[in-house]
Amino acid sequence: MRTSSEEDYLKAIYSLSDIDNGASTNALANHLNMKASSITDMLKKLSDKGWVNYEKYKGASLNVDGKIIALNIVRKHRLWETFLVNKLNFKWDEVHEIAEQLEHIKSNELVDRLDDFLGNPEFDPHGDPIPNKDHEITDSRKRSYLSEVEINKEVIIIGVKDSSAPLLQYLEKENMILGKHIIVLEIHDFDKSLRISLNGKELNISERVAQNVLVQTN
Amino acid sequence: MRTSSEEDYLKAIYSLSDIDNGASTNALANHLNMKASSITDMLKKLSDKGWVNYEKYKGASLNVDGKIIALNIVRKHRLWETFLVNKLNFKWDEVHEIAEQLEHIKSNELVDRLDDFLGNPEFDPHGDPIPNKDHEITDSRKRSYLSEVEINKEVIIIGVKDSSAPLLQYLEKENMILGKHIIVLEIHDFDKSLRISLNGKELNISERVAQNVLVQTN
DNA sequence: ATTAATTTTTAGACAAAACTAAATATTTTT
DNA sequence: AAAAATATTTAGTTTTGTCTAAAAATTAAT
Repeated sequence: MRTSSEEDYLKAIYSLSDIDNGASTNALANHLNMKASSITDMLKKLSDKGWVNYEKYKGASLNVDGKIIALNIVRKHRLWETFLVNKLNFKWDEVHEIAEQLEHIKSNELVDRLDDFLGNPEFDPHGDPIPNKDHEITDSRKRSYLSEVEINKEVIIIGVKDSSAPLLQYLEKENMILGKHIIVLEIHDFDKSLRISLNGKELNISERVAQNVLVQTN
Repeated sequence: MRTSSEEDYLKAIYSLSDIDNGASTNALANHLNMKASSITDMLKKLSDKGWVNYEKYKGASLNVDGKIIALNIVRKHRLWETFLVNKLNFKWDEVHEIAEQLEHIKSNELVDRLDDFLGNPEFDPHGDPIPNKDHEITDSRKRSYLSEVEINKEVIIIGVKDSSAPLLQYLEKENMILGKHIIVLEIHDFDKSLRISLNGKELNISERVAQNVLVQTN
């Protein structure tokens, strides 16, 4: 058996882990809004339970079992977000908190039926890929941040770096929603802000925003 | 703020309360599978929070605020059960446990949208009435247990006393499902078992089963 | 290569929600 | 109306998951 709290930690380690290295105690504390000492305690427990590789002063990484659990939580989170937006007509900036609760509901049958009910979606409302029943993410799209795209290349918005409501609301106001095509026309030297083309109109956005918008480049 | 545990207690008091009297400590302990001492502790807390009337050695009853919370949990439970059966094709004996979890998800917006999505159903898959947004149950059907119905009167199955899987599975096997019309033909003297007519066929059922089937008599 | 700054861990405390065992009330039976 | 049986409460313990403050280890800076 697993507690919701344990699941939160596993998910946090998953999302903070890079390709080769895990997550540090402080990074986790910051991400989960907890004190570092609490993190240390839990990492020991997760290590004892066989889900996490933990060595003192060296942070933590998921092992095979832990990664499966984390991907399962991510799968549930993204499926529920899709349900909330596609079926209950929530806006994309309103669903995160509710999905944070729903992701802890225990029932594999439920998740798989929900998946089918939604038509086995590949991506959630924020453009993030949804792991399948076998905990695999298959996303062959070449992705990069809008801030790093070359001039005059057409790209498509496929997601956001973080799904915080303020960013999502800003993007929606500017009509920078998933699926929109964008061309970066110019990057201004003094503040790295971008002039882009969207729907045939020109638009200025800050570097900060561009760093948070994911685009498909192929 | 409320914990899931507190909500479970409020719901238990609600379902154990009669028209005029509340629930006893032991009845609650039995219902919630806990020790009586745990119940006493929690009743004090719920009383402090202003949701429950509690007097030592006299059990507990819900006050106005507590009843609203309880009805809200019941509403969520029954709406989620309806979702699971009507949208995800679960069978009526498979949904209770999952709904026990889902009923604690916090978001009024979610509940009301779910209600609309389901078409504002009046009854859940077990025939229990679903409280509306204003925490009102409006069920004008005259109801009684099948064991108490007079001979030769046609009645309609509208629910079950408890939604345990074994009972539901038995009823399904005998095709005694919601909406079916029944006539009690005879009550056998020696064991109070019933001979009933269902779909033009005759069928024997035990007193125990009859005591658990709710029917509409008007 | 020390010193300073930062990160992480340890030790001990606390609240929530359960438990056991013993004490006290209440109810039922004789 | 006592005695017996049952129900309820009290007192003290446990587990989980968090915290603070202090100690120790690691990393960065001079």
